[in-house]
Order: sequence, then C-alpha cells, then structure tokens
Amino acid sequence: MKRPTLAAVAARAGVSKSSVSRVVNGETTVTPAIRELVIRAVRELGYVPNGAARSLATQRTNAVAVIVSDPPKGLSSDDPMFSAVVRTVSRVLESAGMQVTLMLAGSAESRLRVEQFVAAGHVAGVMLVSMHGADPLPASLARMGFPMVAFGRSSGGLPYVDNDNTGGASVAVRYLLDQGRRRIATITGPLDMIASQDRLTGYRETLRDTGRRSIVAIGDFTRVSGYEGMRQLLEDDPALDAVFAANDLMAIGALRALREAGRRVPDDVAVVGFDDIEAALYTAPPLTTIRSPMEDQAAATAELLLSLFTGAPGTPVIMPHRLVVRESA
Amino acid sequence: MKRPTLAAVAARAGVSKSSVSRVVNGETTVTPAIRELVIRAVRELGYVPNGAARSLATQRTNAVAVIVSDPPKGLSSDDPMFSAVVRTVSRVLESAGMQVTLMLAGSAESRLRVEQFVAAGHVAGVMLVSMHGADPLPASLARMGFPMVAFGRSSGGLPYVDNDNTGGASVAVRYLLDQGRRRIATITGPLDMIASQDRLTGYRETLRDTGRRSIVAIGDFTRVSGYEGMRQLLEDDPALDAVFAANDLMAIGALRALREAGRRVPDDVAVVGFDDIEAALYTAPPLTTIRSPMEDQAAATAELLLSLFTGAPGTPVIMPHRLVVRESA
DNA sequence: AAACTTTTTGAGAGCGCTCTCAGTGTCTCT
DNA sequence: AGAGACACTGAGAGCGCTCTCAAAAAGTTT
Repeated sequence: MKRPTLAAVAARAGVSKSSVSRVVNGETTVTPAIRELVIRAVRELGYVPNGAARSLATQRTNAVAVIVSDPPKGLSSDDPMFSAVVRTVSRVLESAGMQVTLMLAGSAESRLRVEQFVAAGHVAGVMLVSMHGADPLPASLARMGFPMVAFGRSSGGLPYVDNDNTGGASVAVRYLLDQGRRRIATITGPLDMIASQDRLTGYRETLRDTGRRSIVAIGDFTRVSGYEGMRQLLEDDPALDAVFAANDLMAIGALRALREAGRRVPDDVAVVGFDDIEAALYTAPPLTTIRSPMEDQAAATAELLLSLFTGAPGTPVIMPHRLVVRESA
Repeated sequence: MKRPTLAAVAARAGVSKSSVSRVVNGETTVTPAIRELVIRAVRELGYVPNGAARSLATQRTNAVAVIVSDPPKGLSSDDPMFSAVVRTVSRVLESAGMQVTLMLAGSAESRLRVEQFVAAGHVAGVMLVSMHGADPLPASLARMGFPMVAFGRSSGGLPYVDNDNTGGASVAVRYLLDQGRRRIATITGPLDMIASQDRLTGYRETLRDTGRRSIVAIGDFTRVSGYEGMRQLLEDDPALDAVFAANDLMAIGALRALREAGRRVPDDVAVVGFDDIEAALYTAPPLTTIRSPMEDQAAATAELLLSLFTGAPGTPVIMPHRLVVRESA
C-alpha cells in the first residue's frame, strides 16, 4: 500500500536523491552508469513520483480545469455538445501531458467550489464551456490571473474559439429565402447565451434586409424546447412555411412537432438546424443544417489554452461554417 | 499572482500557524476570540489553502479518477451514454466534495498515463466506464489497492453497478414474440463488452426457448453500425419482421436503413431498442425500448465508490429495467 | 490554597520532491 | 606539471501544510 519514495530509490541504487531526481526528470547531465543504476532501482521498486510533493516543490501543476456551466439538473443530460467537447478537449490536453479536471458549475455553491479549487493552485489553467451571459464566474476567475480560455465567445473579454454564429444563421435564412420560403420562423437558444443571441441576430437581420418579419419562439437548446417552440409557432402563425432552429437538437424536436401536426417536411414546412451533429443524418427527413464541427472547435480551444502556457497572446479564433443541404429544406 | 500562505495569515492574525490550521479545518477546540481573528485575516488576505501542500502533509486527496475507455478517435463522439454518465457522476461526486479527474484510456500509451497518474497518488479512488473485455487496465489498477468501481460489469471482479442486460434483452424479444413476430433479428454491441454479450445472450436464449433461430449482425453501439447492420440483415434475410437493437443509437441507425429500404415500421418490421435515451422519443416512429436510466445507474456507481471510502464492502448493484412501448413495435 | 484535570495554544518535525550551490573529479591548455 | 575550464554528484534548504507533543492557561476538587 505504501509506495516507495525517491529516497528509497536513492538508497537502493546507492546514489544521492539528487541523481535520482535528475534521471527521473530526464536531465541529460547524468553519467550512463548512474542512470542505469537508477533506472534499475526505479523498476525494481515500481517507483512513481508523488504528484503532490512534486507540485509543491515546483509550484507547478499539469492539470487544467474544464468548467462546464451545467444547468441545474433536469435539463437534457445527453447533450451531444457536452460529449463532443469534453471528449475532444480531453484528448488534446492529455496528449499534451495535461490532466483534465472536470467541474460542473451550475449553482452558486458549485461556483464557489470552482473558485476555491482554482485558487488552491490545483490547476495551471482554465477552460470555460457554455457560459451564460450573467455568470459571474469568468470575472472572478480572471482576477486570479490564470491562463483561461472560453469555448464560445463569452462576456468578460477572455480568449475564445467560436464559430460564426451570426453568419451561419444568416446563411441558413438566406437559403430558405432562396428556396422561395416566405414565412420563416425561428426557435432560439437560451437568450442569456451569446451564441443564441448571435444566431437570432443573424436570423433577424437577414430577414429584415428583405423586408420580412420575424416569427420567434424561445427555446433552450434542448429537444423538448424545440418541440414546444414549434407547437407554439404553429399556433401563432399556422401559415409559416419554414423554420430555422438555432441548433439541431431543437430542430429534431421541431420535426416531431411538425410530424404530429401533420405537416410535411419539407413540402409544407422547411426546417434548417445548426451544428450538424451526427443525429442530423438520421432524422426523417435528414436535416439540412449549418455545419461547424464542434470537435474542431473544441480542439482549437484546447490548443488555444495550451498556447497561452507558452506565452502566446491568445488571439480569438473563429471557425468556418458551411451549409449542408439534406432533405429537410 | 503569489497567493498568501498559512504563515502569512498567522502573522497577520498574530497567532500561531497551528491555530490558523485549526480554524481553517473547522476544528472546534478554538477560542472564539482567536477564531474571529483568524477568520478576519483569512478574509482580508483572500487566503485559500494550497492543495498540493495539504495533500502532501495529509497523504490524502479528494480527487477521484473517472476513466473512460475511449475508442481510438473516429467513432461517434456524441455518445449520449458518455454525456449522461460523466455528467451525473460529476454531480454526485462533487456534491460529496470530491474532484473528478477525467481520463480517456483508449490506447496503450494513455493506459500507461492513467496508471502513472493513479500510482502518483493523485486520486483516492477510481471509476471505470465502458471497459472492454480484454482491457488490461482494471487488473493493473486493482493491484495498486485503491477503491475502485466499474460502471457496468467488467471482468476482474471489481464492484460494479449494472442493469440486467440479459433480462432486458429477454423482455424485448419476448414482447416481439407476443406481437406475433416470427423472424426476429438483432444488432449487437461490440462483442468484447460484457453488456453486449449479455444482451446477445438474452436475445438468443429467449429465441431458442421458442425454437426460433437467431439472425445476428454485429455492431458497435454507434448509429452508423446500426445502419449498416440493418442493411446487412435485410440482405441476409429479406423476410425478417422484427429487429432488436442492443442500444437505441443503433436502433436509430436501423430505422434509417429501414426507411431507405422502403420498409414500414412497425407494419413491415418492428424495432425495439435498449436504454431509452432521450432521442428515442423523437424518432419516426417513436422507439419502443428497454428503459434503464443511465443517470440512475451512473449515480449509483458514484455512490458505490463513495461507500467504498467509508469501508463498505462494495456489493454489486443491478438496476431495474422496464419495457417502454411506443410506436416502433 | 495546593494539587490535579482539562482545555487551549504554540513549536517544530515531517510529508516527498526540486533545485541551488558547493565539492570532487576530469580535461585541456600553456 | 600546474592552472583553469568543465562535467558531474551530493548535501541540504525549502515548498505550504498537518499533526504530535509539550507548555501554558483555565477550571476543579479537596
């Protein structure tokens, strides 16, 4: 149960602690003979350096915190964005030798936990995922002076990687317009998130440029909110002939509402989503959507954080998008 | 940038380090006057104890590793199971005051990383998620003697929480039989996973009891494998009238293949899935499936690990399931 | 009031590692 | 051969915290 220490290895190898430390840390100024001795002792004892001692001595750590602003439980727990982002970020950071500590920050108390944890020096940097506009966390973390990035633009002006939400929405709406649709509605994401606001803006401005009016239902990026939003839209304006859902999950919900209401897609109502998650390929009919791979965005965010560690300035990155036409529009 | 230390707080408050330590750790044997002094100093300085120093001194840590056996990248990254499990586990562990360190362990090198990390004493316990049968990781970790649990039964005999895979599959097939289906196929999960094997066993045995023969396609729990599996099944036995997919994701893939082949669900072919993920409610038609909430299973797994810390024996837990009938069968 | 208990406080020795600095040994140059 | 340059090794002082143990203070008992 008790693991061997560096001193034990030194004793076993008959050399000083310093030499063992050098070998273990891959320094080159060690005689091959000593190196050999140490390596053998390490292997025989199964020595692995104690992480706490090391980071106490070096005042460094190789862990980063990935903070996901989790809604108070109840909302969809099978969010593909969560999965894609966390997985990709982990992969990239791990291959750079960093450990990922995942923290959910929905409530005030969990936010306090996060702050304490970061302040305790457990991590070298922080990544923020899916922050809502009003969240006080970014600001208080920023005050501590750690390298920090955001997945998706957030308030507070920290380095981020995002896609062109406004532009993507605009492309979606313009496509609908080009197809001859005249009453185009939208289902938005939660309006306290900048991505939602931007997508709504893209929708609104594109429509306004052609003199058409907006028809808006507010959702929260979940399937069920897309379903409910669509039902409400249908009630508000039974004559609508297209809908732009601010993400694919809500588009899936909308599709179901449309099906239940007996509307044919795309004949009666065209549907366009956003994100191009894998599920978009499996809907009936397959979903036309704006593609902007979350995996790429996540990887870029991780790399941005990594670059901060080497002193880079942290210039924001905007990922490209493109329209993927399938059968729903 | 430099954070205040315990000694700084002691100096500021005019008391000894010991007293500060006592107050910070909530010991009750401190005079109110001193406690007050310390608390004020802590607040004024914004003191937060250094985690590395603390865990070096106490030889303890409040972090646990959640190890997900991630397939070498390329497979579906929006796995709802990943999302539900990681999220739920984080929530439960965090509210018990534990930190979650997420580690992906797909390749041999990442497995080594995991071993080193655990051996370095960074964590108090380990949770294994979605282990494949041949994975050597559980055994080597077990040798280190840390509390350890598995989400889903795995080889190696460690404490686990699972659902009744065999029984669930059996219920699904029996339901299909009761509906008068006669040629019932299945699409399996990856056969190196015990859950897949068990679901296949449940399917096989139930069918065999009624003298019918199995029609099997091998999948890997992804949508695309369900799609391809279904196409192959259709080719192998065009007269099949039902399919049991070993999870909902593959059922969704199968639904698409069926649609493209012009088969009507459930009229021509009935489909039953497994898991009852949220997406099952949004397919066309909505999916009949075996419900066994992953969130509950994940929470139970986290609690099992927590119980191990208090010396409990770690008795395996089997979660209940039930058939949810919708329109696909 | 003396003797004894109990409670509270402070001193300081680690926890396991890194890293500076001094010491020893080896080479090169004149 | 002696001086200086260079390469390698070892000693030991921290890193910031906890926790044991002894000292001091306060409270009890006879």
